[in-house]
Amino acid sequence: MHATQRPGRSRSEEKHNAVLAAASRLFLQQGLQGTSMDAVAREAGVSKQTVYAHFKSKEELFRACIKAKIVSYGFDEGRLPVGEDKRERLLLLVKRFMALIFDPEVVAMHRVVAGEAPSYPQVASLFFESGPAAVKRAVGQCLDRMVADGELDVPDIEHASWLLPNMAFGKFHVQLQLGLIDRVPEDVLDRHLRQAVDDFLRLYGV
Amino acid sequence: MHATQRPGRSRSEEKHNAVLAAASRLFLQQGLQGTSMDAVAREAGVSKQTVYAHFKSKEELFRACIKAKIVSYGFDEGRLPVGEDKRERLLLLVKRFMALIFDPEVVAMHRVVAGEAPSYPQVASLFFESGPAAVKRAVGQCLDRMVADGELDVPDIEHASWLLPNMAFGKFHVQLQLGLIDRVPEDVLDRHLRQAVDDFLRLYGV
DNA sequence: CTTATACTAGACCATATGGTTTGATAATAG
DNA sequence: CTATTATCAAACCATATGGTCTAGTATAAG
Repeated sequence: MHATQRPGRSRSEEKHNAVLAAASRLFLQQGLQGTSMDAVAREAGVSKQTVYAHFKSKEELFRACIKAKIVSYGFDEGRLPVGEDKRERLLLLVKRFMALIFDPEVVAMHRVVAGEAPSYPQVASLFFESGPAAVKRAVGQCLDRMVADGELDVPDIEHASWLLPNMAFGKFHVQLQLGLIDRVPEDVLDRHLRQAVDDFLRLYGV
Repeated sequence: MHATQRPGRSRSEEKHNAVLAAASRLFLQQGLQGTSMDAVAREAGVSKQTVYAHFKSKEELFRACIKAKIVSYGFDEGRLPVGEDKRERLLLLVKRFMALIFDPEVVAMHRVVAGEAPSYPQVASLFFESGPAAVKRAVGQCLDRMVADGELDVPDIEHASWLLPNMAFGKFHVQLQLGLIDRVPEDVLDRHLRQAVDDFLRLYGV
C-alpha cells in the first residue's frame, strides 16, 4: 500500500547518503557531542536545512549512522573456511573475524557507542547484537560443525564461542580501543593468532 | 626549598576533595562533554570560582579526576594468594583482579577514557599503564612464581599474562562496557571464573 | 590592625549549539 | 502552467557553556 509518488521534487538519495557518510565520519572521529550539525552539513557539502529534511534530529541521525555502519559490516555467516588442516582452517576463521574486530572503524564505533551507552542504550544493544553477539554466534556455528565432524571435542560450545575471540584479543584490543596503537602489523597479528589457535586446539582438539 | 606558608587564608583541602569527588562522579556518569563546570560546582556545594581556584581548567580537572581514581584503585602487587590447592589459589588471583576490572566505576572510567582518547591520549596512556598493563604485570609475577615452584609450565609468560584475564572476560566485559548489564551475579561469576581457571590449568598445568 | 588570600553569589562575556524561519531557486507531478 | 516539494544560503532564536569579573565576607600570617 505505498503512497503513489507525491507531487514536487523528490528527495535526493545522493544527498541522503552524503549526509550519512559525513556524519558517520565525524561521529566516529569526534564522538556525538563533539560533532555539530553545522559541521555535518559542511562536511556533506549540503545546507543545514537539508540535513534536517532527511533526519529530523541529531539523535535520529546518530542512530541511522550506527545502523548503517553495522549493516555494512554484516557478519551473519557461520561459513567454515575450507581446507585440509584443522589448525589452518581455524586460523582462517579467527583471522576473518579479527579483521572485523580490529578494523579501525569498528574500534572507533565501539568507543563511541560505549561512550554514549548511558544516553542511547538501544544503540548499544543494537551494536552488541550485530557485533560481538553475531561474531559469537558465527563462531558457535563453526564449532558445532567441527564437533559434528569429530574434529573438536567441545563440552560447552557457548563458553568456547566467547572464549576463542577473547583469546584472540591479546593485548591489542585494549590498546586499539584506547588509541595507543592504530593498527596491528600483519606479521605480529599472524604470530599472535597462531598462538591463540594453538592454545584453543590444545584445549579442545580431539 | 619549600616556600614558607604564604600569608592569607590557605586553600581548603576539604573543598579540593569535594570538587574532585563531585567531578569524578559526574564525569564517570555523563562523560566529559556531558558535564558542565556549573554542574560540578553545584554538586560539590562550592562556588564556581572555587572550582577554578583549585583547577585551572576543565581539562586539568578531568586529568586530576582520572589520576586520583586510578591511584585509589592501585593494583601494583603481584602477591600470590596462599593456600594448598593450586587451582584454588589461581581462582583467588583471578577473582581479585576481576573484582577490579568488573567494578562499575572502573568500567565507567574505561568507557569515558576510551571515549575521550582521541582528545586526551595521555590520559588514555595513563589509564592503560595503571590499569590493564598493571594487571598484566601482577599476573605475570604470580605466574613467574608458580613456574619457579614447579606448579605451572608456561613457555611464554608474556602471552599467558594477557591470556588469563582475557579468558576471564567471558561475555561479561563487553556487556558491562555497553551498559547492557550493570553487575555480574556472584554465583554466575564464580562458575564462569572456575571454568576459565580450569581451562588455563589444562593449558599450562604441569 | 593590616595585608594577602580563600570563598561565595551572581552578573557577565564571547562563543557555540540544536533547531527554525525566511526567501529564493530548482525540479517534478498533474 | 500550477502546485508542491527539495535545496540553498543565511539570518535568527533560545539556551548553554567555559571562563572571567565584581563586590563582599571569612580567615590567617606578621
